[in-house]
Amino acid sequence: MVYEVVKLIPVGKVTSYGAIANFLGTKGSARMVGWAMNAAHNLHNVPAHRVVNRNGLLTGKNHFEDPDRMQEMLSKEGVIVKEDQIQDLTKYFWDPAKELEL
DNA sequence: AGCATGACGAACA
DNA sequence: GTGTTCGCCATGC
Repeated sequence: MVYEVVKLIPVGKVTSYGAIANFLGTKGSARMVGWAMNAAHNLHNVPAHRVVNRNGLLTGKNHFEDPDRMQEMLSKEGVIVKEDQIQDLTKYFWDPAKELEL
């Protein structure tokens, strides 16, 4: 489920573990989403770099093969990242439970 | 079964 | 805005 949602994240946007958890119904269990991502990040079809924590911090960059690439990819997709932190997070934030409900 | 840990989040001081 | 604590629940020892 997690993978499916993450794959739906539009380019240039990001979401949070909590948002995904909420969308999946496992709200409150954001850690489970992160845990799922840990197993998913290896799958090339899952843009885990677009998933950050609530603070817009690239907490999971450390788990990528190349941490620096996460920020690079985001920047390349139009998301401004500074010091491992997304700038104007609210502007790039994409909540599946909200966007997909439309 | 119990204890510690983790890509998190929210509440509280 | 920052630091701490608790809840969450799957995993590993």
